[in-house]
Amino acid sequence: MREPSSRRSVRAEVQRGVRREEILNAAAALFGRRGYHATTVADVIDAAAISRGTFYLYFDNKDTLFLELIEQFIQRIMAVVRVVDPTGEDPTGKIYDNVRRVVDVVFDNRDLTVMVLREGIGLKPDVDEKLQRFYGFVREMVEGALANGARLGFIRKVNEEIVATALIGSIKEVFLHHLIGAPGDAPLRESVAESLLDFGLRGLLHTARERD
Amino acid sequence: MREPSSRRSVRAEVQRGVRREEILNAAAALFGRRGYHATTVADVIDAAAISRGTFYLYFDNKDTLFLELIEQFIQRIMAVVRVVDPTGEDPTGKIYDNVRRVVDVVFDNRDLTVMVLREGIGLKPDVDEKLQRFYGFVREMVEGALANGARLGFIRKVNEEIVATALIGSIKEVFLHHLIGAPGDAPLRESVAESLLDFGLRGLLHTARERD
Amino acid sequence: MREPSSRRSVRAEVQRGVRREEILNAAAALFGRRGYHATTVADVIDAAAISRGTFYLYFDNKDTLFLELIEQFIQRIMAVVRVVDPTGEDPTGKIYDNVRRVVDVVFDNRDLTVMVLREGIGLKPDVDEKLQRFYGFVREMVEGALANGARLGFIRKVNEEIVATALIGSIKEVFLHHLIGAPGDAPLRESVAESLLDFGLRGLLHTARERD
Amino acid sequence: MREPSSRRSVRAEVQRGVRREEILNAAAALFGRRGYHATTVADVIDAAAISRGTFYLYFDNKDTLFLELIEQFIQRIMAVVRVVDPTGEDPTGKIYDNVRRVVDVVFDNRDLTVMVLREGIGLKPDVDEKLQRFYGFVREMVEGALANGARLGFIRKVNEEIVATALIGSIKEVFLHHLIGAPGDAPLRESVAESLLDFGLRGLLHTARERD
DNA sequence: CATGAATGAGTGTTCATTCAT
DNA sequence: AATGAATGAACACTCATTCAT
Repeated sequence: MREPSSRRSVRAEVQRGVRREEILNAAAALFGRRGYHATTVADVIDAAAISRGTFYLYFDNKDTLFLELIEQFIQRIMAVVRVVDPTGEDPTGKIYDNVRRVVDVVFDNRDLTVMVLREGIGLKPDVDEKLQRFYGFVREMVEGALANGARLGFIRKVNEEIVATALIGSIKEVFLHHLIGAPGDAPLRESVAESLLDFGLRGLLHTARERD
Repeated sequence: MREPSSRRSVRAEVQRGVRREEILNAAAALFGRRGYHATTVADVIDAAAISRGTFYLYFDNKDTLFLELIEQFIQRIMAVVRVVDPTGEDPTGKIYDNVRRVVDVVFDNRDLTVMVLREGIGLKPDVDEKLQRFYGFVREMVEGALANGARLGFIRKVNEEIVATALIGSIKEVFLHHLIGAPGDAPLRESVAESLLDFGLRGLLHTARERD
Repeated sequence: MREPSSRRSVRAEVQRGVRREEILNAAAALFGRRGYHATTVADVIDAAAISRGTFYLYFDNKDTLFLELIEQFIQRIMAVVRVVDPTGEDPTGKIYDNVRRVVDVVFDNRDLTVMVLREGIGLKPDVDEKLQRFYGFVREMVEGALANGARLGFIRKVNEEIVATALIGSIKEVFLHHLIGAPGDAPLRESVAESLLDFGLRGLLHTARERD
Repeated sequence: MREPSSRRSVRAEVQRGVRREEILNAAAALFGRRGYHATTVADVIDAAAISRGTFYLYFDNKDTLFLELIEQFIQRIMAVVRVVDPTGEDPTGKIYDNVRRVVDVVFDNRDLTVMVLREGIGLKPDVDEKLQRFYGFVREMVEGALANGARLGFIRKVNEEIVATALIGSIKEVFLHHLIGAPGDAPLRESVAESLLDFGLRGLLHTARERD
């Protein structure tokens, strides 16, 4: 009559995971659209069609839920970024591939991305710290790449801190801008990736190649 | 009922203005550091060393105060930006002057700038709309400049919407990054202005001029 | 998500109704004794022995609660008043029955009645309007009855507007006066009903019948 | 050069009285229209065109001001009511004269009357007590008159407490009703006085005289 | 005397979190 | 495991009263 306990727990475990994911998705959409503070726990449980009590069965509190979403985003981005060896074959192409994959993650996780990009501060220290670490890591990677590239003669000598920050900022703003508008008239992922890279690498002025 | 001499009312008026400014400054610092939601009216009155009642003597409510700070920032920025005629004399220099003046406003109004740059969403509709209009205006200006520059041959043909967004994003991020750290080790204003402009105009790769 | 058996939800629903009624009763007593303004939400939750949050679980806000009490009173009165056909059988007896039933409702809902009779103005527009409409309706009914009675020869020709107002005022004052004192020494309901009707119909002077 | 101090203080005293009266009038209008609670000290000083400080120079506090207005009303009413000797000449006429004078006071002090009639409870104990005493006094007078009248055969035997209350209530309601509407279409003072008296004395039914 | 800026106790309301069922 | 009624700390805002000028 009773099914083996292990089977049951497996099914329960799966069920539990599914429900968690549903809550996370519902929350991401709300956090992205309205922001952390304007989104209440009541909103989340309504959107996820669960009860108040159930929410706290899956998450310790509102902050924990938010933090987990942030981590989810960071992991998905980190999973597709590969370190590029500037002395290797076609480094520019490899950088483009990176950008392209990040663009895909971003466009495949619109709510999550918007949520992360919009929320700036005023949240709990945990969250602040997590985001700081992520951006710090990204910045260091970019700064390192700039230094490397300069040393190897691929890249002009620039103020690495400032330019790395500028690069990051341009990427964030473009993502945010093209994720918020109606999905229909947004430019293709490729054109976003290309324009971003092109702008970052060549700037606005005419280059020698074009003049030729 | 009417004050006997205008001297007294003048002094009172001045006093009132001073108080208002003190509250605005205290609030800007708090809003910048902690964000709108994490800053309570209690925080503001503590920081400004006034009583609860006095706060509402100077501002209708928390939202109004915040909105006024946003407006203050927008006005100060708008006051120093001049339209550049690309066919006039030394347009690049004039653009640099603009950037330099904006950098000055930003560094002279650290709290205010941080506050505006950090706050993203979830505020009252009034505020959202005001910021939307400001950024919309800025974007249009930048897009127009790009189109103009391209037509006149100064600037490469680029996806104007994306690149304008990228430019704005790079500026915002650099400002934010260099305003938050300790004031001491921040790079000089000039180096911020130069690096930003240089990055935006010439990108990261070597240009023809340098190769020459 | 859905409750397994309806038994539980039925019990919960009943419980909820009981709680609501408790709050309403506690509030009516306070509003009646101290008036709307002098009664704080804190008073109500103390009297009902609930927490602040619970109060707002049952009522949108203080105004809504008050309005609901007013409506409750109006409905209970309206439920026992029957239109009297002056050409029917024993119209005076039917009027007396009406008065008697109203007296019962009033004495069975002391707090509620006192609350309604005392509150005059300075409340929210919703409440003002609701009361205006009720008294307007009552006045029209009374004026109509006077006009009818006069046309059919049962009643003297009087200034209908003034006399209808006087009638309503006498009823209100008598109710209020006899509801506020200690319940013990209050006159019997019947004597209130009889005296009111007798005064209204025959006035203070000796009538022909008595002289006969 | 200096005028005699007594002269000065006399003028000052008069000035002071005038100002007090202005404040009282302004306050009566506001209290009557909006009620005690909805009328703020700010409203009063605006209407009286004085400063906040000045208000507290003339009155201890808001309650005191209100209490004084109540007293003013009571005094003006008491000043015109004469005790009627039922064994004297034309007692009914004398009663009518009383009613007529009270009607005059009421219509000459609309704001004040409305204020007193509307405010029921929820004010400070001082005020409650003052009004209780006034109405208690009026009720006793009326009850005494009824008892007297009954003893002397002018008036039917009625439940004196109830009927006295009914009489008072009818008078209050008629005054209130005819003071609030537009002053233009209000019935003449005389018709109010006559209708009230007629209703109180003879009720609604036909009397012997009319049948004759 | 007159002023009005300053005060702070008090009020209604929200919302993340808990817990008995 | 699931529920949702209950909780209370926290918040924005009001307004009668005071007091330095």
